[in-house]
Amino acid sequence: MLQIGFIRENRDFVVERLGVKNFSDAESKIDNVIALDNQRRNTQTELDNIKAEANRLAKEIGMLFKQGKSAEAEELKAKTGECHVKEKELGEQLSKIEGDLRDILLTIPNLPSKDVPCGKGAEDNEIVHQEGEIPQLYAGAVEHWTLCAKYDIIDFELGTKITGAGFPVYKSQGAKLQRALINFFLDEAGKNGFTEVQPPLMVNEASALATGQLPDKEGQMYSIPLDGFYMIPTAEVPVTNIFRDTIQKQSNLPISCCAYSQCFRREAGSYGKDVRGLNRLHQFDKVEIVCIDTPEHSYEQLEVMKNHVAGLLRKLELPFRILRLCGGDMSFTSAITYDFEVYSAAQKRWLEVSSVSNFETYQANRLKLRYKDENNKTQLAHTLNGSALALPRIVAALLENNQTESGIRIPKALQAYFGAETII
RNA sequence: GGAGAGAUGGGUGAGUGGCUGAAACCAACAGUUUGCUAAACUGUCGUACCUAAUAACGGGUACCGGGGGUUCGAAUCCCCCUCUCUCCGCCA
Repeated sequence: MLQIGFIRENRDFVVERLGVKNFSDAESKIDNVIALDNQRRNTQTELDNIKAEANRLAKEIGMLFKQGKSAEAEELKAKTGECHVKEKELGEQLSKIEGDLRDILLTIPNLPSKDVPCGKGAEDNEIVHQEGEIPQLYAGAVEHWTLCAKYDIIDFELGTKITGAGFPVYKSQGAKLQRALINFFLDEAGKNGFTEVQPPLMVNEASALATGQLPDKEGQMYSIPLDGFYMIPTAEVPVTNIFRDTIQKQSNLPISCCAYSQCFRREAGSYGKDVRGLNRLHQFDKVEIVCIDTPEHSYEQLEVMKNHVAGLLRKLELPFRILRLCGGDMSFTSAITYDFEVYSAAQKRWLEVSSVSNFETYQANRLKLRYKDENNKTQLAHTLNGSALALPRIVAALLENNQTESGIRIPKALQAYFGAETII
C-alpha cells in the first residue's frame, strides 16, 4: 500500500509513475484518495474535539459527585447525551471514510522506481546481462519430460493419479537431485550471510493480506476455508510476516533470511506447451531469500541479492540472462524486478528461474514493518526478496543441457551433494 | 476433542469503576565518573491519528489480546471471538 502522506505531497509524481505501470485512471483515483483523506482529517478533528468535551464533562461530574453536589452533576449528565449522539454519528462517518480510502489504496499498485523501463509486456523487458555458453546438444537430444521418463526420475502421470496435473512424483535419482539442489542452495545462501528459517507452509489471512497476496491474488492460492488458512505460494509470505508489526533497530539492518519451502500455486488459466513437464507446477520447491533494509541501502542490498543468484547459476554452469522488467510486466507490489532466465537447450527457450525485487515501503506499509533511524524516528523499512532458486526449471535446464548419449552430467558444484557425477 | 486458568508497555509484573498511558523492577539508550571494562549516579525510554498559523517544545484523541455492551466515566463490570498455559484424551 502506498503511504497516504506521500501521495498528498507528490500527487503529480505518483500519477506519472503509475503511468509507467500502465495503471488506468491514475489521476482520478489519486484525486479521489486525496479528497477522501481530507474528509477523513476533518471528521477526525471534529470527532476528537467532541470526545475531548465528553471527557471533560465526565471528569467534572466525578468531581461534583465527590463534593456531594449531585444536583449539578445530574445537570451535566444531560449534556453528555448530546455529545454521545454526535460522537456516534461522526464515528460511523469516519469508519466509512477510512474503509473507502483503504479499499481504493488497496487497488493502487506500487510505484515503479526510476530505472524501470516503460512497456506493456514481456517483449518490452530489458536484457541487462547475459553470460555462459549455449550448449550444442547431440543429435538425439530431447526435452526434459522425455528424459524424466527415460531415466525414471520424475513421474508426472503418477502424480496426476495421486493428486492431479502439476504434482509430479520425484523418484530415486530425481528425488536425490531435489535434495542436492535444496542443500546446495541453502548452503550457498548461508555462506553469503543469509540466515536460514523454516516457516509454516500455511498462513492465516492477516499474513496473506500483509504481503499482498490478498486481496489481489486470492485465486492464485490454495485455501483451507475450514481453518481460514492459505497454502503459501512462496516462502516470501511466511518469512516476511515474521517481521509484521515490528520496529527494528537500525543496527539490526539489513536483515537477510533464506528459507526452503514447497510452494503451492493454482496457476489458474495456464495451458499449452509453457506448462509442459516441469515448466509450470502446482507444487514445487524453492529456496527464497528475503531482506529488510533501510531506504538508503535497499538498492545496494538488491545488488547483493542479484549477485548471489548469479553466483548460483554460474556454479551450476547454466547459461543465463538477467532482465529488468518493464512497468507493464512487473508485479503489483514491486518497485523494481529483475528476472533471471536460464537457457534450456532442448526446448530452445529461456526459462524464468528467479525473480528478485525491491518492494521499497509498499509491503512494509501493510506489514507495519518499521525501524528507528539515527534520529530515533520510526520509519517504514524497505523489503526485498528473490528466488535463490526455484527448482523445477533449474532441473529442466540441468537435465536438458547436460544430456549426453551415455547419461546426464551433474555440474561439479553439485556432485558432492548428489553423490555421483552422472545420472545413468 | 473434554475440564480449568489466563492474556497489561522490549521483559517480569502491579493495578477490580474517576487522581492510571498505566506503579515497581529489569533490559535498552544518552550523559557524568573512570586508564579500559565493570560498577555507581543522572536523565530518556510505547504506538497511531488529528491539530498546531516558529516541523523545536506543545495540545487533543485512541489503544492494557480482538470485537461489541453497561456507565456521566472502564485496563478494571457484562457478552462474543481468538490465542496461550495446565490436566485428561489422541498422536508423528
